[in-house]
Amino acid sequence: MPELPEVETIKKRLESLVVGKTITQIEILHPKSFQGNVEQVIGQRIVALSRRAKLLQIILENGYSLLIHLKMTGQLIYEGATRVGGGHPTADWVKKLPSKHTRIIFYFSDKERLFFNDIRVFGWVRTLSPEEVKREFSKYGPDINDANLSASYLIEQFGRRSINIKQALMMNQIVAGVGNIYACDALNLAKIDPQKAAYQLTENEVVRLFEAAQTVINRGIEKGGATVENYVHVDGFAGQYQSVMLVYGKEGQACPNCGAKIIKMKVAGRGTYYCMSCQL
DNA sequence: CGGAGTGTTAGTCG
DNA sequence: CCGACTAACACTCC
Repeated sequence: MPELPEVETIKKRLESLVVGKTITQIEILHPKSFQGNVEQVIGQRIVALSRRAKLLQIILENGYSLLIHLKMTGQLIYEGATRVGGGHPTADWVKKLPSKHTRIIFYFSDKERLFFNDIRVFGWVRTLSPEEVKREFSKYGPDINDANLSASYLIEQFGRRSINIKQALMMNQIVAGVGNIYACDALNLAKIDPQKAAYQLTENEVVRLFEAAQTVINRGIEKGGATVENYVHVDGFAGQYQSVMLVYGKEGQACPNCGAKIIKMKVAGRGTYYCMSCQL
């Protein structure tokens, strides 16, 4: 269930394995997971991998792209000389593949395979022309770790929203890549109450939140993403952001900032961990 | 066993 | 345009 750092990690891991290889076949086990035209992909060499927001882009020689969104439970598992996995951590990472959650299998000319697994089937793989990719990306605000993103943009965006700041921070149309884990941690690091209306943040608070969000996202990328839930221990599979997590999943534990007990509550329908004593 | 909860987001309706 | 609510779906946990 990846956010930006997890997708970035998958991108980096897969890059050295698939760039330069030719896709010889695609086996679609679950039609809903694949939206596009297989003809645009078969026989094409992969020239590059890219990431925008939480989307992974596989760029093909003919200019078309495979765009992949893992949503909550998607996984990409590459099986070559070794197995490399990323995405929602389950036993599928180490089980025999295909598993019952395998929706799509990509075959390469060297007989190696890439499995797209997805338990809840929210995720998808699409084939898109360069124009369609552009249109898709234009629906998103700048990535949270985009070097060109400025605090003034966020001050302007948050300033005209009456929704709570946590929800605003997770809106990909405003700024892309921040999901529930990193939103909780960023708000704790910036000492801001997740329930506060976005427009009520002072400029200083927006700057603080912006910097905090970049800090936790970059930390996530450095740690290879987070691996929580049904973590299956296999070398190289799991990111380690959870070892430096601030508040996510830590109900009842001490706030890393002030030591008070971390509270769990619902904010806009999502589980939210925060510290009532220092996040104001 | 029933119901809630899950690292996401699109669509609908007011 | 904005925001609240719901659905898409499978599985685990209490």
